[in-house]
Amino acid sequence: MCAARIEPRTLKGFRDYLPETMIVREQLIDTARRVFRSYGYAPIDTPAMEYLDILSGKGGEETDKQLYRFQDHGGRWVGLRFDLTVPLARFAAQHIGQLGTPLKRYHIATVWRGENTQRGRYREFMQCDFDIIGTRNIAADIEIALVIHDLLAALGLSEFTIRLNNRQVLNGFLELLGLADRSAAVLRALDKLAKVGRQQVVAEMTQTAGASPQQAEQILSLGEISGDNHQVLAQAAALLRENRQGLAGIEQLQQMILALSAAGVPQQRVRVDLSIARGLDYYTGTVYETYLDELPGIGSVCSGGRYDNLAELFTDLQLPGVGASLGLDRLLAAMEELGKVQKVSATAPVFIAFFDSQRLPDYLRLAATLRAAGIGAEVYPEPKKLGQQLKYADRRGFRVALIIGEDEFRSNRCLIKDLQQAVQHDVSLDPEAQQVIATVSQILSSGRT
RNA sequence: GUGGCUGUAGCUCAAGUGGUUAGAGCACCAGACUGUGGAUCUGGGUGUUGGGGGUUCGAGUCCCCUCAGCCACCCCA
Repeated sequence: MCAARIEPRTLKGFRDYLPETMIVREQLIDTARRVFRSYGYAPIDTPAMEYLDILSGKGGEETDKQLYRFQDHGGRWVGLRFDLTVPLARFAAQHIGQLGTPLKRYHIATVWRGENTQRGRYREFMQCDFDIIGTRNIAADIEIALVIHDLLAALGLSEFTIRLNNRQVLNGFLELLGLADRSAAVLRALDKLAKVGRQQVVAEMTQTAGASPQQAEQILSLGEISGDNHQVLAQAAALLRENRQGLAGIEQLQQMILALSAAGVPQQRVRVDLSIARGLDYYTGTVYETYLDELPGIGSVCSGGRYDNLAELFTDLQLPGVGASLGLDRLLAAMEELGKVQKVSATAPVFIAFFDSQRLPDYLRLAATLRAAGIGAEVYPEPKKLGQQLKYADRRGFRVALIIGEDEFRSNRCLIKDLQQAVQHDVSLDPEAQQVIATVSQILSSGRT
């Protein structure tokens, strides 16, 4: 009587998250939230699915290809959100009157992209976006960089580099070269400089982007400028001659560099890189990319930029903005590879053995008392042998185990076992469990892992 | 989306040119141990060899399709 089984499986690029992974993920999310809120950002959420015309045509041709699209049951063309920025544009156009500007929001949610998978590249993944809407002031651009910095630092990463550029520098230079109309293709080629080298960039610029060999060389002479940040900017300024747009971009980068350093961001973590452009079409000013120094191959873990007219397709209101997006799943993959995630599968620190089968109510009451005192506690769900229960507690990474059997109940005592130090305390057990709470708290605060 | 590599137990890997009943370590489960975890000992294989089809007397092994993972391109978090 064996019915045909359906093979359990998941779609390409879509994954299950086991507790071990999920605990770490939630920790990352908690940390991100804390940093966002510390700068005054407020959370929002938007639907996973939107009308297709809201989503399509906003990020360029390639993003349209990767957009999940289909007809819903009512025959409407809809799509799953590709990022959180386009939904933000729609959101802002719709609600900015109510919310007022500047609007500082964060948005932690899943997005979907139908592209080929690879390590750190999934079809369903989570982004943590933070943006400031409603101001053109460079202070906002600076703050975004500060948030990126604090975010990664708070996640325990110290070896990273925030790479900065400004689309105005690039656009100004292309204007100077008479290539303004081909900027998208040219910049896409330039963006690959670090990865494929100058020869291939020149090839792509001349063959597919429509630039002359001389123009390609000139663009590279800008993108290849090296040295410390101030030297890079000075040389770029020279190349830009009198171009107003380009010089405005340089000026903005200059201000950012100075402000970031004044705000305490270590010099080596910020690098002006005039070759980064970013593929998304909607950027107009500052662009950010953040690489882990130990794992550059995994790509940028936090990127973004300024977009001064993103909402123009939805409203006549001028809604300039700047923001960035932390790729939570990519970062997690990277941290795993770097061995920076500690594996824990217990979420509560205290384990209460279900020892005396007649005393379940007492165990439950003790657990409730501990929780009321802010200490997470788990009662084992069956009165198994003590050795097995302790083995479970040990494997799951509990910090302390409480053992109370018949003898202890009779004498109102409780054995508190420190599972890491392998020491056992014998304390009195009163209805408020004061001794127990005190001892457990002491153990918990002593040996933070 | 294009091209390539890979796919055996929860994990890491075995199984000469196709040949009986697919093995090992670790992990896991049970017991030794109805009151004390990491140790030891004993017992247990937990698998439709990713899935489907084909060739063959016989397929983990060869062929085709498919699914998934990885790598490069593309793009990007």
